[in-house]
Formats: sequence, C-alpha cells, structure tokens
Amino acid sequence: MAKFQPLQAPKGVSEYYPDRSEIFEYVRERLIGSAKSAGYQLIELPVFEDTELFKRGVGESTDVVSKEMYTFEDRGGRSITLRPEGTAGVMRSVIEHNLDRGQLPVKVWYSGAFFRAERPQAGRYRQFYQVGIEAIGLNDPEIDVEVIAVAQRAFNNLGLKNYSLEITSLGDKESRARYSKDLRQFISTLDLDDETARRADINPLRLFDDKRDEIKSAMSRAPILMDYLTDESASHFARVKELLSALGIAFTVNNRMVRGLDYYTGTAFEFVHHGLGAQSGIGGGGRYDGLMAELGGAELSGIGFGIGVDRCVLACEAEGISLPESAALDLFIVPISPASKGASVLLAERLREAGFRVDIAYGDRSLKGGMKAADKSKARLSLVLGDDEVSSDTAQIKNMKTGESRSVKISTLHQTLGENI
RNA sequence: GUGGUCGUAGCUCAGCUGGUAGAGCACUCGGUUGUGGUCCGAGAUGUCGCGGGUUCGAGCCCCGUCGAUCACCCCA
Repeated sequence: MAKFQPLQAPKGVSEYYPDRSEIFEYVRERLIGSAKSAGYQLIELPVFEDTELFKRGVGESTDVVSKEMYTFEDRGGRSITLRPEGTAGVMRSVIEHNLDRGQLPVKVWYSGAFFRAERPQAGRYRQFYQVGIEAIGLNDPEIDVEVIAVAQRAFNNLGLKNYSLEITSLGDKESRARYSKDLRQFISTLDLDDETARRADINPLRLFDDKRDEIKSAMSRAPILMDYLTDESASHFARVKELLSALGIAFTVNNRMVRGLDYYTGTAFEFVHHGLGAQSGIGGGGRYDGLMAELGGAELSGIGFGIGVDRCVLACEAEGISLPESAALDLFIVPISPASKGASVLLAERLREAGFRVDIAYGDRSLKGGMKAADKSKARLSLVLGDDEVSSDTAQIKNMKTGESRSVKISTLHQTLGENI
C-alpha cells in the first residue's frame, strides 16, 4: 500500500463536531439571542472583501492588517482578503446600501467565521467565530451602555460568572492628538530594545500591554490618556459609568487599556474571563466615530462589539457549565424484521411531516442493540416495529424515562403522539 | 513570527536500560421465546502523526517535517 500523508485540517482552525458541536450551537444561539432581544437585526456579509477595506478601515499600522491577514489575488486580479474582523464589512455594507438613510441608529448583528494568520494557541485560531453587533448613527452615552449591556447579558445567559468588564475612554481625535504627543515624548526618555522601540513607534499605547516587569514599572509613570480628555469626552464617559452603575453592571476602569484596531475612539471595553490562560478576552468593542467617513460614508458615529464564540465555549467548559437537558427526539423507532424496516421509514417520515422529531435504528441490529440506540438517542419515546405490529396496525409505545408502555394505533400515531404518553 | 513541552486504538492514557503493542471508557454480540439504562461474558479496532537515518532489530535513539499545547506577540 502506498504511503500517504494523512489529510488533516489546515493549521490552527477550530472545528466543532458531535458531541461538542452541541455546546457551540448553544453558545452561539444564546449570544445571538441577547442581540435580538434588544432589537438588533441580522446582517449577513461575505467572508472576503476587497483588501483595501481593511487597510483603510482597520488601519495599516495594526498587526492585524500588517501581518495577520489572509490576502490573495482572485482570478480577475483583484486583491481579496478573508475578513479578519466584522466592523469594517458592516460599515461598507451600510454605506453601499444606504442603510443609514432611514431611522438612526442602525442596529445589526452578525455571526460567522473570521480569519487571522496568527500562531495558533488554545483560544486563538486562524479561523474563529464571532457574534457581534453594531449600532450606527448615534453618539449618545445611552447607546454605549446598551451595547455593553447586550454583551453583559449574553455572557449571563450562558451562565458565565468568572469574568469581569473593563472600560475606558480613548477620547476623541483632539484628546488623542495631544496625548499621543506627550506619550511619545515620555517613551523617548526610556531605554528600549529595537523591537520594542519599533512597536512603540507604530502605536505608543502598545507599551501599556507589555508583560515584562521593567516595562510595566517604567510605564507606570507614563501620562494617562484619561487626563487628556476634552470636557465633552469626559462627560460622555462619566455618563456611561453612571448608567452602568445604575444598571448594576460591575466594571473597573482600566486607563491603560489598549485596543488593537485603529478605528476605536471614545468608549472602549473588554470582557476578560479568568479561567482561560493567555487568550482571556471573550469579548470587546468600542466606539468608532471616524470610521464611516474614513470609508467614504457620512460623518456618522458608531459603536459595537465582537464576542469570541470559541472562547465562550472554552469559558463555559472551564466553569463546568452543562447544557440544559432536553429530549433530542420525540420518538425512536426500532424495526426488528426486514419488512418493518421499510415500514419504519414510512412511519418516521409521516411523523416528521407532522412536526415530530423522529429517528430510526438503522442497520440490522438486534432488539437489544436497537433499544440501546433508542436510549442513547435521548428520545422521549420508543416503538418496536415487527411484522405483527405492521399487520395489526398496533404497537407498544414506551416512555423511556418511566419504562411504562401502552398500546397505540400506528396509522393514527401522528395524532396520539402529541398527547401525554 | 520567537522560544519551551508534547503527538501510541473513537476518547483518556500505560508501554521497564531499543526485541515488531496494552488498560479503562466507548463500540458490536450474547446471558434461552420481541424491549434500553445496572451486572456478567465474548468480540472487533492501531499506517505507534508523517518522512528519512542509526541498528541484526525502533513506539522507544538521531534528523527533518506536520500538528497540538504553553509563553512571548496579538486579540475574539
């Protein structure tokens, strides 16, 4: 036999197959449910876009754009990029289809796969899943609070407890320009290695994220953006904090928070889970007031978040959260003769059309094996089908929980199945 | 992209100083007439990640490669 390289999934992608796909589905549905409950509507977008969109939207100086994008040329010679995040695409679509011409804010949610060519790690994948929302066209602190509350409730809906919320304000353009000047001035007094200096040059805020003790202690003396906020930015942020407190949402102000995407302005936030190791951010977002104009749209502000579905799954597992129990099937049919196999398929299909969830013990299994399959299927009821049952139109239907069974007419099962059996 | 650890049945792992593979769980069948979950018995299942090298002989040693994982970095 010829030797061959076993086929395997590309490096660093996350996959969910039974039984773990159950918790993935559970997590995603709950996250989406939180967005829907606040009136957000679905926006379904392509997973690839014109490369230019991300260069302009996310920012060429960011790591995401400069070294983590899957970019390739398509057959027409266009430069295409697999989306590394969701906001830029949403803004492009809003502008392209004039969604902002109606009532504001535009409120949309999305869910899907995103792509970044990073070194994989638990909780960091090259294809990963996010659920996000965007609220576009309103600059009130009230909408900031709504967006944060939707994320907060999404995590609560999952049953997560061991996480916390950090918020900050990145200020407006004016605040940041003044701050950036002073921060660069401060950093220039530090003795940094080349690599670190290069990072600081691209984005001086990065140094606040450095995990080395000597950098941390040096940066503790650095000027803080919060001190540079304009009156308007400061009062906006104060109102956000006030409303979060009124809602009972616990938070800490992290005035050294760094966001990796260039478009963030003003309110920014991060949800951090404490049971996950290095990749602990389960969700984050913020305001992006210049983004739409940057992409050629109106001068509209916006705010949104992205929640990592993969990381939420890991967080649920870390907290030992188990799925709510529910019967997966209404009925499991066990055929025990060649003729009844056909009758089972017909019966199952008829019941499915009537709205019931039905499965069958396929293959030539023993009765015991068939019942075992019924048990494993988590069906509420089971029914053994043999030649006698088919010819008499009568069968014993068994409640798998209580073990009790009763006699039913097969031809009218679609009516009796709904009753309490 | 940099550095560390790891890679044996579907899953979790064992395999002594190199002598061509095992356990538990899961799976299939059975424990006398057609009813699961417990118990008992039997059975099936491995390119030992992949490629090359050293050796009479490699799952165990060496090199490469792919993948996972941890940290840096980055972020969801």
